[in-house]
Parts: sequence; structure tokens; C-alpha cells
Amino acid sequence: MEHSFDPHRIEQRLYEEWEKAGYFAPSGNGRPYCIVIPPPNVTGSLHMGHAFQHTLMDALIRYHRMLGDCTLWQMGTDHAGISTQMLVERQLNAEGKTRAEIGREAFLERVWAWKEQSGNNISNQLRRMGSSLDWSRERFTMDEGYAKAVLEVFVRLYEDGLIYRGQRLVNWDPELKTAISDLEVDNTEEQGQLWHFRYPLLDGATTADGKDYLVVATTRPETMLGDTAVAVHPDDERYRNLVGRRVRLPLVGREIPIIADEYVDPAFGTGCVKITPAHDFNDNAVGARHGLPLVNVLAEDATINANAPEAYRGLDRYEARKRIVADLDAQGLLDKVEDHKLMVPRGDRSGAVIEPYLTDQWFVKIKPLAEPAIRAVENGDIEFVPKQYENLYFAWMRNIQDWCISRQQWWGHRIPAWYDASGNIYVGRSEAEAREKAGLGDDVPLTQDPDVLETWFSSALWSFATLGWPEQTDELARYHPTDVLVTGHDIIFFWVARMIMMTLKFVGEVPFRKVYIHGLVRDAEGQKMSKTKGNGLDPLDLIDGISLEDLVKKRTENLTQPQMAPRIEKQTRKEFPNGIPSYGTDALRFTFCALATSGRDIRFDLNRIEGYRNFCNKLWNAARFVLMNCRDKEIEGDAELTLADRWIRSRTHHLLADSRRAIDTYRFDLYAQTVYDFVWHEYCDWYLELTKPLLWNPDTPAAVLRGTRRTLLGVLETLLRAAHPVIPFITETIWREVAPLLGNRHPTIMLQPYPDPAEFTADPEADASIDWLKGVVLGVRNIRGEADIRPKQTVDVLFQGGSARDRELAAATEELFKRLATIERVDWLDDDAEPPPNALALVGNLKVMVPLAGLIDLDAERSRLEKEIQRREQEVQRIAGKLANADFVAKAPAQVVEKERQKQQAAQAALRTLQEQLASIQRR
RNA sequence: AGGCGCGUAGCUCAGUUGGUUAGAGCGCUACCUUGACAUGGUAGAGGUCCCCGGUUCGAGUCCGGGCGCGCCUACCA
Repeated sequence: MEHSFDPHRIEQRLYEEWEKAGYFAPSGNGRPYCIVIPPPNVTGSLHMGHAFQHTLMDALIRYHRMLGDCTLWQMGTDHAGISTQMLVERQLNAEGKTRAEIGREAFLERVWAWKEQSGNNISNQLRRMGSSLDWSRERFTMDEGYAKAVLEVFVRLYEDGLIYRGQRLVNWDPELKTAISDLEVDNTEEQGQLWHFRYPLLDGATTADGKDYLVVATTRPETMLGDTAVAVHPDDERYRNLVGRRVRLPLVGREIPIIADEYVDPAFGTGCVKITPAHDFNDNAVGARHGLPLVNVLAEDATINANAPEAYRGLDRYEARKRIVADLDAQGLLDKVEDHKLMVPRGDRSGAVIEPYLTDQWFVKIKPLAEPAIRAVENGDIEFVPKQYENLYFAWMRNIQDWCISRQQWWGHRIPAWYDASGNIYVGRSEAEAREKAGLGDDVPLTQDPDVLETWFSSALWSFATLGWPEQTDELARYHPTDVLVTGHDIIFFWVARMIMMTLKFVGEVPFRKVYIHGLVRDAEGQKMSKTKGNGLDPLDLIDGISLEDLVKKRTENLTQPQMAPRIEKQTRKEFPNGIPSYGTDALRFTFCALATSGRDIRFDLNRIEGYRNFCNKLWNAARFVLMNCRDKEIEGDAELTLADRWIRSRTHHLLADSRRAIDTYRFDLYAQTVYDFVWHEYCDWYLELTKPLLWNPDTPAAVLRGTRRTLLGVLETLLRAAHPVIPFITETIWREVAPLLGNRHPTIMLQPYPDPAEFTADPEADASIDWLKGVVLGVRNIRGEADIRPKQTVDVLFQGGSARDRELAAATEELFKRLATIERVDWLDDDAEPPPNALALVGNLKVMVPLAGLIDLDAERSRLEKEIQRREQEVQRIAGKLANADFVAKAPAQVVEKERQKQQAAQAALRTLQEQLASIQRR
């Protein structure tokens, strides 16, 4: 084995080997266990969030595979309609072409080509992360079988009356020229203005204070071209007499009514609201209540259309806004303008300001689907981890709105609906079926709806469509419902909720039994990682390392906002002055697990991954030590276990129980910590050190050596299996060296059983003994450290006082004690003997003394003692306070009181001893 | 505006049903190249558990209020 751990020598080779051997495919007769991967965008590249999520899933998958479950990690990718289309369109534009020029068919060909080319990128990244996905069953949300599932779902929902087409106000992205769903709108607070306009009253009407106009306020002046009423609150005394009268809409000249509606807040502004039913969701509702006409004044690119006065036609909405304000001002109808903060709706992909826009779209009638989906979580068929996310789910589901599923795009599942010349709708699995169902002859020309379904409509079928539905496949029978969905809280509504609804509807069972929600990966400052901010990291760059120059280049290339480049560069140079060193996959995976605390976002920090790279190296070197001392050595035959052997076996028992519990409860952080702590602070810090005196002593009996070597190897082999789910590469590599020495010649650790705590006996007696040994060792080390005794300088130790058990343990562990604390001689003093001047440590009643003998500075020892005395005094005082409290003694459980009494005695005794010691030092 | 969450060492975070001296990693200080590992070892320093009040024999932990931060949802034109 190499002197230090080098991930590059092992990782890729191992993965290829595993994949070739077919270890990732389900096998055996165990209980089925299945996770479907949240399908990454096929044309994207994986970011830190993916890497995080995949690490957790792979840990679960490897764990269950080792438990003997028939384990499937279902692979697949998503066609990601809008994102992908935008991306390919940008490529096209860069070549000076447009989508419209090359036409639908050619464009789609191009997207498919790009998908083929780009898909490999993701596969490669997933492989580098060590993800043990079953590649043989890879699916794509637009592959043939999947398309069939989408078609089937659409048609059946339509037949059940749960999909309908209607003209409604939808969120319209004027840049992409498509409708989007409510969820795809991000509301951001922006600085804007509030314009106050005067709308002249007609027929001589006046307000209560004698004005011949009403003042309405708006943040979007251009929409006034489509106003069809002015509304006031029905109880508003100021305007009550005007309800039913009319105003003249300036610039347009239309006479519009003054109506009364509860929607108006009389306390805001003037209490008069202009109503634009075609361009505002609230106004639309008001309009519907009052039977107002809808006047749409915008074209699909948000320019002003022919329904508006000539002067504004063809103008962009913001240009029109300026003109309208200017024109009103010129007519003396601009009352005032105020600065105003408002929430601006923007498309989550394009960033364009969204317009509420009147169009024909397809909708899913969602309430009937939502009800069973709410019940499934209420009754525990599906459980969220952490639980609090259920509230979020319920809140959204109970207030859910119909879902707009049609998109005016090309890349996606084409809507299976056809229209005849008079606009009648025919839906079917094919045009032929649509005709047949309607009894339509071939002579009636039909045209298919040009639109596609939004991506999340197809993603919603993921759990069952990937397993072969609508066919009743073996996979569907075996792996559905899947066991757990691992995903981020940002897509609970987009995906999780919709998957639950669709799966209940079409499979009649839940898609998964648990939903594990992890946090978002942020940068070291807690900022969200994003391409625009240039603070993202490519997981592969952490695995392989990257130079500063390459990183800067990567972060500043192909920016949608190139003006950010200098800032990104500066920040990058500051944060990574030396680029990023290579840490390897195992270190990265371990970091993700360690950071996966429940329900919070994680901050990714290089210091952290560096620490876990060091951990890998520690494990590597521990293995080197073990192999060095066990290879070609006799380990078969009678064996005798030492106290240290029994102790580490006992600790192993706890490691296994704790690690299983942690994974079973999705506490990946505790799992990582348990493994780390065991490897570093128990196996390496203590056990390996405890074996050295035996291994290097020519007089150690053969049976003891055999016992020690078997324990060294056996515990190492076990902990490798225990840790394999999180650090697969290093554990496999070491395991292949270690397992044969134990007679295990299987080719891979991957298919070995996850270790059972029962393989190792809990041994409280050994635990207590080694704890005692640690106590005396640490006592002496503390003296040595505080007195600045050189590490190589041996000292003598005197024991005094203590119990029979202290004597027993001291005798049993003398050699170990001497080695671990660098001690020359150990002697016992009679209880009544006068010890020589010394530095003192207390372990229970046992005095552990290091004679000063010119080694130890009196002043240093005095201050060490004083510190210790002060601590003990505080303790004594605190306990005395408790025990003096009659209520405590009377009401606390007897055992708690008794425990305090014992502590009290011990602390007092210790304090006395320390004070005597201090006095004896003072005398010198 | 409502809902959810967070606030513990310089930093990032654990802390189960309320009960030893509140822990870890990183960072910091001192010493050390000792035959697995300097990607290391040994010792050490470092805390008003955000604030106020309450329940309790006992609160980092439970309850109420406040402050600060984050997220989600809905928004007054």
C-alpha cells in the first residue's frame, strides 16, 4: 500500500469494475428496496445539490444492498422542457439562426442531438461520484415507453373530466411566449412607482367633496387601456352615491361604470380602484362578479395590441407606460406619482416580467386529485422526514389551484388533442383513436394542438412510469411503491405533491413511503450557489482539483450577465487563492453526509472536506499498520483476547448499533460522526496504540498475538463494511487487502453483509477497565504537558490510595500504561507513607503521582493545582446547593438524589486531597 | 400579512424522553519528525446555550412574550 491515500489511483478503475461485474443491478431474494433518482435535466450538468443528494441516496442504496435487500436505484433523466429549449435556442441564436427559421422539426432534431451529446456528461459525473445506479434500466422522460405513459395519463384524465381546456387568465411569459404555472413565477420585491390618475365623472356627478373626477392609483399605467370599471368599497361613505354612475376612461374614451365590491380596501390610496379584468388576477375575479367585459390590450410579446387606441399600438409595454403617463400629464389628469415598493412577478427561467394574460390553455382540475393525496400523508402512508415539511405540504395542497399544463413550446410531450375547422376538440392516444371515438371520417381535416405539456406533468409519473407502467411489469409489482424519495424542499410542490397525486390516481398506491427532504447546498458564506453569482462549484473539481485560472475561467464563461464577470473573478481569487486541491470522491461524500443535519441548508466549506480527506488518510494508514503487522503472520489457532481486544470489540458493537440506527433514521450526520469518532478516537488513538507493546514484544505469547491480530483485522474488516455506504472506494480498496487474511475471498465489499452488532459482544467490564486506563494515562499526560516535559523524557509514577480494583487494573495494564504515558517505573506507596514531592493527578480515590525530581517546576505545578482546586470547589458548591434544597431531596427521583450524594462525596474527597497537595507544595 | 424554521465556543454545527463538569470538527496556543499517518501526535485555552418571564426540586431542552436572521405562501390597486 502507498504511504498515503491517493484517491486517483483507485476510484475510476473500481467503478468500472463494479459496473462491469453487474453489482449495481438488483440481485438476490431479499425484500425489495427501491429509490428512483430525481431525474436530473439531461442537458444540464450536476451541481453540488445533486452531488449531495446522490451521496445520500447512494449511501442508502449501498446500505440496503449490504443488508441483503433486492435493491434497485432507478436511473433516469428529465427532458426539462423550457430550460433545454432555451439552451438550444441560445446556441442557435449564436449561429445567427432562429427557431422560427429552421422550423419545428429541424429544431427538435437539434434538441435530440444535443440531448445525446450532453447526456454523457451527467452519466460521467454520476459515475465519478460512485453512484451505484442500475444503468441497465436507465429511462428518459421522453423515451418511447415513457411517452406512452404520458399519453395514457392525459387521455384518461381527460376522459375522467379532470383535464379541460379553457380560456383563462394565466401567467404569461412574454419573452418565451408561453404560459407558465403559478409555481414557475418568482415574486421579487422591486422599487417602482404608484401613479395616481384622474378619471372624469360623467353626467355631472361629483364626489362628496365636490370634485368632478375620481382618483385611481396604479403601478402599471399601461393596463388602464383595458380598464372596464372603477371599483369602490360598498360601505365607503365617500363614494356610495357614485356607485352605478360612470366615468370616462381617459385616452381611450370608453365610458365605464363605477361598481361596489368588497375587494376594495377603502383605507388604501383614494379607495378607488381601476379594474382591468384582462390583465390582473384580482380584477378578473371582480370582473367575473360584476359581468364586466374583458378588454385584452396586449399581444403575446407584451406590446400593445389593436384593442387599444391607435397611438399606442405596437409599443412595448414599458414604452407605452411612459407615453400614457406623459399624455395623461399633458391633459392634467396625472394627480401625483409616488415611489412604491411592489412585488414583481418574474418567470423562473427567463427572468422576464410575467403578464396575467388571457389565452386558451389546458388545465388539470386538481382538487379531486389532491384530496386522496392529502389523506395519504395525514394517515401516515407517506411520511416526511423531517416531519415539519408535512405542514408545508398540507398548506399548499389544501389551497391548491387548477394546474395549467400546456406550454407554447416545441420541446416536450405534444398534447394529444386535435381540432376540426370549427374548433371542436378531439382527444385520443393517437389521431386515429381520436377520430374513431368521435366517429369522425378521414375526410374531416384535423390539426393537432401545437402545444406541449409542461415538464412537471411528465415528471409526476416518475415513480411508476420508470418501472414500465402502463404495462403491468414485474418491476412495477416488485419495486412499487418505492421506499424513499430523497429531494430538496424547493420542489415539494413542483414534483413531490404532483407525483403523489398522479400515482394515487393511476397506480392506486403511494409512490413512496418516505420523503427525505434535505437542505440546499450553499457556499461558505451561506449564499445560494448559482451560475449568475458565479459562486457554484462543480463536484468534479473538488474530486480532481482545479487550478485558480481554470476555475476563474469556468465561472466567468458563458454568463447570461457578462457584466458580472469582474466581480466573480475577484471573489473567486479571494476565496480560492490557490485553486482547489484534489480531495477525492470519498472525502466529498463523507463531507456531504457529515453536513446532512436534519432540515437545514448546508454551508459547504473547503476546511470541512479537507478534514475528511485527512480522515480517509487516517483510515488508510491504520490499515497499513494492521497489514504490516498481520500479513504473513499466523492468525489461525488458539487465541487469547486481551483487555484491549475485548474493549475494541465492545466499542465495535456500539459502532454498529449506532451506525445502523443513524442510517435507519436518516441521520447521515450522526452516521458520519459515529464512523469518524470510532476510526480516529477509538481504533487509532487507543486500540492501535494498545496493541503496539504486544506486537513489538518478543515475549508476547503466541495465543495473545493471534488474538490481537485477529482483532486488528476483524475490527478493521467490520468497520470497512460499516463505512462502505459513505466511502465506497477506499473501503473497497482496503477491504480487498484485509478480507483475504481472514479467509474471505469474495471479490467485493459491495455485496458483503452490512455488519450486525451481534457479531461483537458489548463488554461493559472491558469498557470500564479501558476507561480507567485512559484516566490514569490522561492524568500523567496532563502533568507532562503542563510541566513541559519533553515527549521522549520518561518519568516515574507512584500510585497511592485507591481500591482493590485500582490495584487490580494497575497490575493488568501496567505495560500499556507505561507505554502510553512514557513511564519508566511504576510503584505503589502504602496509604500512610509520606510521598516524595510530586505532581498529582486523581482518578477516583487513586492518587497518581509523578515525583518532581527536578523535572517539574514548582510554580507550574502550583498553578495547575490551583486551577484544579478551583474547579472542584465550584463543583462541590454546586452540588451542595442542590442537596441543601429540601424540595430537590424530597421530589427528585431517589436515584438522582443518590447520585448527587455520591458525586458530593467524591468531589469533597478529591478537593481535600488536592488541598493537602497544594499545602505540601507551599511548604517547600 | 400569515405559516414554518433557526439563534449553543472565533467559524460550521451536534445535543434523543428535562437530571454527571454542555460536545465535535475546523481555527487558535505550546511542545514534538517516536518504527501507520506532519493529511500526524500530545497537552491546553476558548461558552451569559439571543433576551425577558413562566412551569418544575431541576430548563440549552417544555410554555408565553420580545429581538435578530432565513425560507415558504399570499398580497393593497
